[in-house]
This record gives sequence, C-alpha cells and structure tokens, in this order.
Amino acid sequence: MAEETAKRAVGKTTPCVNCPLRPRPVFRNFEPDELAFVSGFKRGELVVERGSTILHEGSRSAHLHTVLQGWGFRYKLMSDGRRQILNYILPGDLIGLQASLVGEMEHSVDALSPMVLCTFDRERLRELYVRFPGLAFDVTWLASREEQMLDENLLSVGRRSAVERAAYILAFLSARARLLGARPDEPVRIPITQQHVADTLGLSLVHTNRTMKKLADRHLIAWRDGACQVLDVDALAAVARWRGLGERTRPLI
Amino acid sequence: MAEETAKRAVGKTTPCVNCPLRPRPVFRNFEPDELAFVSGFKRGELVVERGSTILHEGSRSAHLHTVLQGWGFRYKLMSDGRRQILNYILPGDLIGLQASLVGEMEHSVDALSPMVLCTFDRERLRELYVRFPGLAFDVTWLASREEQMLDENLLSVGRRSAVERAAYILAFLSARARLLGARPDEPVRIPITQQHVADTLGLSLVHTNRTMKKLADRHLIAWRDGACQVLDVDALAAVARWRGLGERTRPLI
DNA sequence: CGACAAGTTGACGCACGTCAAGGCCGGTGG
DNA sequence: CCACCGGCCTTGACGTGCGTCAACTTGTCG
Repeated sequence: MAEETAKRAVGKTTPCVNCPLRPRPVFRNFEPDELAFVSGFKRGELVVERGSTILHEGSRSAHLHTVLQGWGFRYKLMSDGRRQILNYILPGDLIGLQASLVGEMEHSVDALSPMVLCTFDRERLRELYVRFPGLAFDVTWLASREEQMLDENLLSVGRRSAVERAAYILAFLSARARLLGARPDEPVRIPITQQHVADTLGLSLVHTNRTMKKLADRHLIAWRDGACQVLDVDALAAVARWRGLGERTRPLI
Repeated sequence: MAEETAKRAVGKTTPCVNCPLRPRPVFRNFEPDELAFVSGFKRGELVVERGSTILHEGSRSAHLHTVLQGWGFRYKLMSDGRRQILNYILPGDLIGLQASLVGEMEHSVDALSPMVLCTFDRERLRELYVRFPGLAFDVTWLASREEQMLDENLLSVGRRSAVERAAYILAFLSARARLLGARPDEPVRIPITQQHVADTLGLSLVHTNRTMKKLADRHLIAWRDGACQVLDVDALAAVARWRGLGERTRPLI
C-alpha cells in the first residue's frame, strides 16, 4: 500500500526496433510495417520506483503501458482497507487497457520493483484497430490471456487449501518469469513480501507465514533479501495440482 | 455437473435485423453495414436444455456463441471434483472467445436454463477484425468487461465474509438481469441452486445454506421453485459493500 | 543508537467445513 | 391410486483451518 506516485518520464530512449524484450523467444515476430506502427505509437518511457502507484482505481489514465522491465501487481481495495491482489504484471504485459476501453480504471497498479514502462496514447488505439487488424487481434488475445490467468486464480482462492494456494501462486509466478528468460540454472527470484502473498491468496498474514514455513521446510522455496526464491517449481505445481502454463509465443505490443 | 450434451441446431431462424435483444436500451446501436456483416457472420441458432454442457474444458470449439436467451455459467473443475464457478452467462454475452483466440478452452460452460445461442464460425473472426475495426474494438471491449467482472468476483471470494459474498453475488446477478430488462416491479428470478452459489463463493453447501437463511430472514431474498428471488437489491449491495454495476450501453455482436 | 519494515511464533477463538439425518416436492411406474 | 425415488433445501452436532492479538526477532538504514 505504498503511496508516493513518483514517476519520471523520459524521452523516447529505445526505439521499438531495438527493444530488448522483443528478441526473446516468447514473443512472436512482427511484420516490418507492424513494428513501424508500434514504434510510432510509442510516446516515451516511464521509470517508476519500487512501491509507487502507477495507475489509480477510479482514474481515467490517458495512457496505455507495456512493461519493459520490473514487476508490478494489480489490486482492488475495499473502503475499510481490505486489499485483494488480482494478478501480477511482468515484462511484456499491457496495462491500462481497461481505462482505454471502458473509460475508468476499476483497479490500481503498484510497482514491486523499479519498473520501466513504454507508454502509448490511448487515443491512437482506435487507429491501431483501423490500420492493423492483426495487432488489434493481438490486443484481444492479451486480454483473453489475462482472463485465463484470473480464472485459474479464482479457482485457487475459491477451492484450494492454504498450502495448495501458496504453492500455486509461487509456481505460477516462477513459471511466468522462466518464460521471460530467467536463468534456468538458478532459482527464480520473486520480489514480493508475505503480505503480498496473503493479499493474493485471501489469507491472513500470520497464516500465510505459517504456510510458507511448511513449503520452506520442504525446501521448495526460501525467503531471502525481501523476496521469495522458488527452488522447485515442479514440486510446487504438484502440491497445488496445477497443470502449468500452457503457453506459446505471444504478441508484444 | 449435468452431463448430457443434448443440443439441437436449427437453421437461421431470426435474422439479426430482427434480433429481439438488440432493441433493448443496454445495447448500442449498430451501423447498417455492421449489422449486415454480423448477419452474414451468423451461422445459425442452437437450442440447449437446462443442465447440458455447451463448451468443454480442453476442447477446441469451432464456434463462437452469443447468448440470445437463458442463463448459463462458466466453471473449472479440479481432478478430484472440486468445482469453481467463474462467472455467469446472460443474454448478450459472448462465449467461446477463448477457444477462438488462444486455441483451447480452459473452462467449461453449462446451461442453467433452456438457452438459445447464436453461433458464428470462429474462422471468420479474423475477417471481422479486418473489415470492421469498430466491431473488433467491441469484441475487445467485451473481453475487458468480463475481466472486470472477474476482478470483482476475486475480491469477493478473497476478501469478503460469507454473508458479504452471498449478498454480493445475488446483487450482482440481479443487477445484470435488471439491465437486460427484467420487470422492475417484480423480484428478479435467478435460476440457480444453492450448490451453484456455494461453488461460486468458495463455500461449502451447508454453510451456504445457513448464510442464505440469514439473508432470507431479513427478507432480502427468497428461494422458490428451484430459483432464487432477489427481493431487495440495494440492501444486498449495502451488505456486500458493493458499489454496483457502473455499466453503460454495450455492444452486441 | 533508535526507528522501521518484514519475518516468526504462541495462545486462543471463531467462521467455516464435515458428517449425518430428515423434510419437501415433483416425476415415474406399478 | 399410492410407493418409491432423486433433487434440493434444512438443521444439529462436532471438529478444524484459519483469523486475531500480541510479542519477539532480525536486518537495514539513518
């Protein structure tokens, strides 16, 4: 629940052609004209600090963002302070689409680590739909993927036990980080606190801690340096009875 | 968890121009050329019985559907039988988009009442994107709306108490039915059982029943004829601390 | 050195799950 | 016509997973 909204806008530093993300195998190849359009679509870059709020529930952001670096999370707050984390945001994810489509954000987004965001004008989204149906299709594809992740999350919170839930979310985040190219030889590092885990799983902080201890005792995870290290993804997935991410290449807008 | 997949395909009975749904005020007006395209996009109608499964998790359906009549629900099953209901399907909702985009369904859909579905070829979705950017935008809009509903649902299951959750889901479904034109003078009838409610809220059947009784004792709802009658939406929304559906007109594909 | 953020642990209570039984009602079949 | 059955709602008794309260630890930053 960090508050400072310290952001820093930077001129267009990296043209999309040299995007450090795009060459990674998870992302599909773009046609030259698509790439040219996206390049023109890009308005600049934004650097945000750890803990700052990028998008506010209730606001009407004028921008769409694609994450270039760092971790964040989407969440909703109730008037009495209860918080539910809806999903996590990793490089390649698109955020702020809701505001661009429906008009108003119904959730907030915070940065878990320093983040670098690509920003786009929401005005030009319609133009994208008109001129590049393939990219428009991709935007819908991304929205549908987000829905799939939410579905699995809902199953987790609704029907899995505390240990299963905890195992699921850590396996899930670790799998996502792996797809983006995290070193396969070393444990994935997830920059969250146990409070984040609690608010994701719908558990109290204390019970989350006890649950984490069970997983740590089995050497499936470890907490170090204000982050969670995932030591054994497969074992976690097995504990959660989770089938894993059935994911192929995806678009990067 | 009904099993018979009894469906009955019918020739193109109602042309979209005479769609009984479209005139309702919730749906936005289409341009004549859009309407003509959607009309040609339509492949036929499907009538399904109460309790039948329309879409199967793991399948690759060749069709997209828009609901014309009736209620249904989306859900996921775990291998040991645990079920989580993700959302409900009402007239005007689009289903099967996931299979059309990502390739494979990650959830199933069952009919809660007799349903009539409009069917479309998924092949032609790309054509829609190419020829009618406005409609493509609408498809994304619908996907984003589904995401919003899931977000609220997740907040509910993760952070609300049993009574709050129950009040929320009933207020939510009632509000959706109202938008579609349910008679304002009489209580909304939601064709679900308490087992459905339990599987939506992540509660046991017994505890759901006790929770329902609390709401019934306060005359907020009543169970009759295998359905739930919502007597006081506003009171339910207040119990759940829910702000209500902030919904305006939406597209109908 | 104090202050603060985050993890850890124990004691205790409650919200919710589980098991079990029974009631109501419409449908089916002799 | 009644006997039976299965689906759904209801209720009681009892157990437990998780929440709450409260304290202590550890590390980091000034």
